[in-house]
Amino acid sequence: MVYIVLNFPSPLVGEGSGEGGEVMETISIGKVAKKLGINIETIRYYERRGLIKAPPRKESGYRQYPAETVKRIQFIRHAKELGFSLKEIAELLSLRIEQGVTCGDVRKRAEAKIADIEERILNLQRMKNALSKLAKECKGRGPVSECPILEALEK
Amino acid sequence: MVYIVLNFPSPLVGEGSGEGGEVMETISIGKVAKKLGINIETIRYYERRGLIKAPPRKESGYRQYPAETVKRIQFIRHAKELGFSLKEIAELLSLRIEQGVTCGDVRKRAEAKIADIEERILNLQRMKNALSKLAKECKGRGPVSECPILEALEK
DNA sequence: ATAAACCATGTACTTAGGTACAGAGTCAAG
DNA sequence: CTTGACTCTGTACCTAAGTACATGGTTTAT
Repeated sequence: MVYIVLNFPSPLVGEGSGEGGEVMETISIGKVAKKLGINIETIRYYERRGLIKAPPRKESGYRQYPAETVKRIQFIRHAKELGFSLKEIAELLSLRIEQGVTCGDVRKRAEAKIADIEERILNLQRMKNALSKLAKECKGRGPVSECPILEALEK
Repeated sequence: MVYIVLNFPSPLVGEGSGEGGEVMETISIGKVAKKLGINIETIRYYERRGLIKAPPRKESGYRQYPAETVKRIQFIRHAKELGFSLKEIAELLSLRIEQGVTCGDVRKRAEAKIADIEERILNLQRMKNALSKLAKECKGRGPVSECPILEALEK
């Protein structure tokens, strides 16, 4: 396959070795993957899903990621670990002023997310307390025969 | 199909209308599902996965759930909402003294879970702070053009 | 200049966590 | 005593979130 060849000097740097005259520091998809400990395919998947915008390419067609996008991918991963779905993460990432989005709307959505997160924190704290109690009881030799965390999240 | 018929009076009550002489209050799978707002199939799925033990049956083969199991299912659902996987939830539910499990082991596992949860709480708090800041900036009319939550979870 | 290592696209496969029937037996209300 | 609502087992299907090739161009280190 032949890739479209840009007929003007690319503003990308790439190659890591930071010589002078750079416009934007970028790294290859493989480097991003290694740096974040994820698969190359996952990064391309996020692009397909629209979670990150398509990065600029080299003349060869190779993706070259600017630092901003790398940070964005890292955010996605961390949020994922926290239990957010990709859909929720997309919502979080869209919380900013853009064309056709009012400030009030952003604030409203942010506040809804905050309430949601507070709820989760509360429940995690309940879970933590239940586990602490369990660990303590266990130290005290009491017979912990029932399932003691069941009460943790009762609302 | 013919189900195994128990040839002794069942100790179950069922049917909801609490007459005297009950040994264990139990409810049908449909009632459990409605009560918890989940599908019947999900409950059976949890049974197949070993997250809940197979409940006693009526002579007809119908499952009859004791309150304890209902609580357990509810716990699973809440923990799921918090972002725990079914595997993690199984681990949480197994945190108790049983045959062949030492108290020290349970304590160790509980403490590991606690550390894990604390980490999550911290990250959620970071996310919340970032969102609060975003909402505040938005109130103040500042141009929130960049993506301001990216910094939220940087470690 | 050539092999080893990368990367591109496209398509298929996987795993987790359910959901949705089909076909058949059971229960409860009129 | 029948009809509609439940439940059973088993199997197939579904969505989310990746993962794994196959095939073919690109880069780089020797």
